[in-house]
Amino acid sequence: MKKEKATIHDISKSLGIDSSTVSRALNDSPRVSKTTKDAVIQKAKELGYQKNSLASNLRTNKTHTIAVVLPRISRHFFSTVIAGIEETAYEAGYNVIICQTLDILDREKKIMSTLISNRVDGVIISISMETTNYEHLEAYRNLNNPIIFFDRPCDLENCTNINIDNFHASFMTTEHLIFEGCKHIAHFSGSQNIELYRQRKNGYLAALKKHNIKVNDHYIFESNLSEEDGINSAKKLLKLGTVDGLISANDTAAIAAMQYFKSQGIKVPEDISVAGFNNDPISAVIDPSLTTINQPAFDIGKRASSLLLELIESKSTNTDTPSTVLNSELIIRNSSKKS
Amino acid sequence: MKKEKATIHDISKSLGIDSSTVSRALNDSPRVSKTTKDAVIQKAKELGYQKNSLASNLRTNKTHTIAVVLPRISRHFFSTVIAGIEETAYEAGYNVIICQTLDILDREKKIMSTLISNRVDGVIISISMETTNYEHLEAYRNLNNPIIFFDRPCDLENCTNINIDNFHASFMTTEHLIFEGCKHIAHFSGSQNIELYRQRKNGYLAALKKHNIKVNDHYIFESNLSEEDGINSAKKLLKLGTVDGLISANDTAAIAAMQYFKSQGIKVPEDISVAGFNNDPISAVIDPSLTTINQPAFDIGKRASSLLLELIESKSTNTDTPSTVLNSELIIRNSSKKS
DNA sequence: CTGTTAGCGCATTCAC
DNA sequence: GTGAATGCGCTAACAG
Repeated sequence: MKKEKATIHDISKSLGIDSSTVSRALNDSPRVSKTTKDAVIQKAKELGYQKNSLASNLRTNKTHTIAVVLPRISRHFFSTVIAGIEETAYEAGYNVIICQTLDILDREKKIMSTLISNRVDGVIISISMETTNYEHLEAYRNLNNPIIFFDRPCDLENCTNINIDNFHASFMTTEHLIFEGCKHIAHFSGSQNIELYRQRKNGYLAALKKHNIKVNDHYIFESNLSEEDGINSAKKLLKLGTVDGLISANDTAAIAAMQYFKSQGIKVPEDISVAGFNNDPISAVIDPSLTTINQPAFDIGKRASSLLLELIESKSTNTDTPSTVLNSELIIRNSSKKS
Repeated sequence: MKKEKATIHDISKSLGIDSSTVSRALNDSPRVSKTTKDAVIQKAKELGYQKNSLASNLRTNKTHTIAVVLPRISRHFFSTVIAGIEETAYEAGYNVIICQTLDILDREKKIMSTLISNRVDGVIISISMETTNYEHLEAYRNLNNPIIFFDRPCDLENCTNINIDNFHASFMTTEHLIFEGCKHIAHFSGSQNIELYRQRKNGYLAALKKHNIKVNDHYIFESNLSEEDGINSAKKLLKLGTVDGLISANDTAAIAAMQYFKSQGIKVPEDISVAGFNNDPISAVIDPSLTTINQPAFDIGKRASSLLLELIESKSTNTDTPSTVLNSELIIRNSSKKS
């Protein structure tokens, strides 16, 4: 029972009316009588009609589709962002296309190219690690399509970036441990060449300062995100003897350290309180008692999505004035260097 | 510098040739002179031309796009399958669309509907847990579109299912421990109402039998995939005293057990060798020494993808005779109950 | 409220 | 080797 795809013409013919009326009826136009509308919908069901979006989109020059471009969906942070994006987008009647760059610039370029070809209405992107040249992204923008960056910031002029406020998040986490009574709090950081780790470290430092806790440089370990490094840091940390708290800027090191603590008979969180950034759900699996910052990845997605949709919908009417929002959780900013 | 999207007509006009020639040139038709071809390509670059796939797809009735429909991308098994699918598809010049059902039937239905509307050439799907009625999937098939099932099997007549051979995989894992010298191997199983866990248990039993190891029912624990359950099983297991190996049919229980072992000063894998199914990368994080079956999720993706593409490409010429493949790693079968 | 007409951008038949 | 004409399925402007 293989059917051929039905078109509005099939409906119009078998109903003795014009196809344009059918089109209007299907789109619930107010200028169609209830009776014909019902008849059309009935017939459509009967014939198993499914609108050909290709034709519709071609005609209206709108796909109601946005794309999310990111390194890889297997990272929890990203799949959570996607969930947020999808929720907002679906509510607004938009489809979401997910594209993985695998952090390969070449793939990112190809992806942008096919997104242009497929005329998606907008793009939300976390650029690949290899991306230093923005031509392929500007090509998209120059075609008058909105694009929003998240996670990895873009330093193009006049573009919208969305991220969590790492400084504030780290500040709050550190304060959390202080409120719990920790006096000697260590910090696992990452490379200080990366803004994210600088911000988290600064948040840690600021919280200590606020509560008049002296900063001890021996308490700060710059880890390279590997497990061995985490274990090494943990060993050094234990030699200090006095530490009762740990703020980790990265999960991997924190997890490795926690395991090491346990293997040494040290209880987490009783002997040492550990808190960190929950980029990854593994931490929760390993130790449900681990205090984690609820990194609002989902909110990033929702915010990015609603902002993008706003830009898309306003495109036809307004001039380009992307809104700029700032709050304690998320940073949304328009960098405007040269413009 | 907002440009308007260029069309083949823009190229044809500024070159003084017909748009049909431009179209042919762009598609590298053999019936176009090298010189005009070069001129066209040159001009296309100059104008920043990007083919409008909507129009092209509408005309050719082909989108070169396949869809993957699955519960959620955050599960490692699924994202790995996707990676396999994408690799094969991209090589063949196909795009891949990823759709999450979140295990909600309603979303699955909506997704299938928009996939029909968008005329994707084929679908690879792991059906939602709520899916017992297949109407929305048959609707897609009846429109003469190929669809391939993986992970969760579909018991529709005459459809293609792809999965790993759980029996064989479990058999091999168990044998692996036997070869390593284990004499008393326990088994963490799952609900025997689920075929997957029955198969894994049977593989375990068969391996024991082959090597003349007596089956001991006390060594078999039916866990419910929770962590507590895993820990409870681990406790019972340790009371047995003699166990030196463990085959786990599920990760969660295995991980919980391993942690418990360690907390009791028992070394994994020295005192007890643990092997299990690696649905989830967590196991590797917790204990890199854990022996895991390399569940060929990636291969499932590749296989599903190439099979689907085969069906798509043959659709125009052949009659429907989906190929059936069987090997030790993957099961690919066409269930043909009623047909 | 409904029909007529036209065209979105492209690929393909048929001429020459 | 190239041009002219046609239509994929749909929507929108213009009548009436």
